[in-house]
Amino acid sequence: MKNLDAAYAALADPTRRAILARLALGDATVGEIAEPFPISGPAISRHLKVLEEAQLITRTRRSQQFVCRLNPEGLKSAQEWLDYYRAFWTGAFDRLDEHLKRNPQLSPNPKEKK
Amino acid sequence: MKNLDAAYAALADPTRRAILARLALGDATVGEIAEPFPISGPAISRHLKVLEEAQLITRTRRSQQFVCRLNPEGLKSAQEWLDYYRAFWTGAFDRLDEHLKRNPQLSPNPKEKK
DNA sequence: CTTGTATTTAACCATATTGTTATTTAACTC
DNA sequence: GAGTTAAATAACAATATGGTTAAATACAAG
Repeated sequence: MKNLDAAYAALADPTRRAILARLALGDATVGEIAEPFPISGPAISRHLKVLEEAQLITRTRRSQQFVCRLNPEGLKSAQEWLDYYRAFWTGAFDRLDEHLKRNPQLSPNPKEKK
Repeated sequence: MKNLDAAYAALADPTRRAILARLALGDATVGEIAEPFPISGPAISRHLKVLEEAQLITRTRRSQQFVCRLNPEGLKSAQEWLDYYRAFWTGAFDRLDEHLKRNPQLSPNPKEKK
């Protein structure tokens, strides 16, 4: 697990998620990516830079254009953190839920007091 | 899918991920959560507020203390976006990789030109 | 009703983020 | 070389974020 800060920060912006969704359909040039968005080119360029630095995409020059491509490796890292804790979460939730059903007083805490 | 901005923004901070990891082991009071961190109480309190607003945790008062608990629903939302695109990403990657192997020129673009 | 404890809220500061417009860079075309 | 196109970078402003310390709130215990 690495680079999670940058990856999740990158995913926090709806424009960037839309760009990733777009790239999921296939590589695209910067111009093609920018086209549907109401913001300036430089703004798109910086979103792409953020995505690149988070290792969620790669950019490679092809003559005058830059082609952007998803980087599944980077996306996997972001997923792994959530995946790792998913079992814990549901597990903890179920355990607590169960416990609550048996002890209807508020907020039982499974940790023992020191 | 909803609230993804707030959820991913919340996940982008390592302190907040550590708090979630801690809560995966069971509910905890604010004091218990704060204990291992070298930052001030108010800083923790605000991290908790961010997590709560992102619907990743809930806070409920129990006498003087506040007990924090994971909210698996919120976490699921964050995961679903990534899950939804996982197939696309790996699929697109494989397709492109395949394509590149057959056409060794750089960066083929599967979209047709308008 | 005063004191102590747990936590939040307020006020403030430094830095980061996201947008803008203007300028620069790189490559292709004549 | 001059112009055009695609995109990046620079410089700037507004807002958001994450930390601090000091003050406020809420409850519990004398």
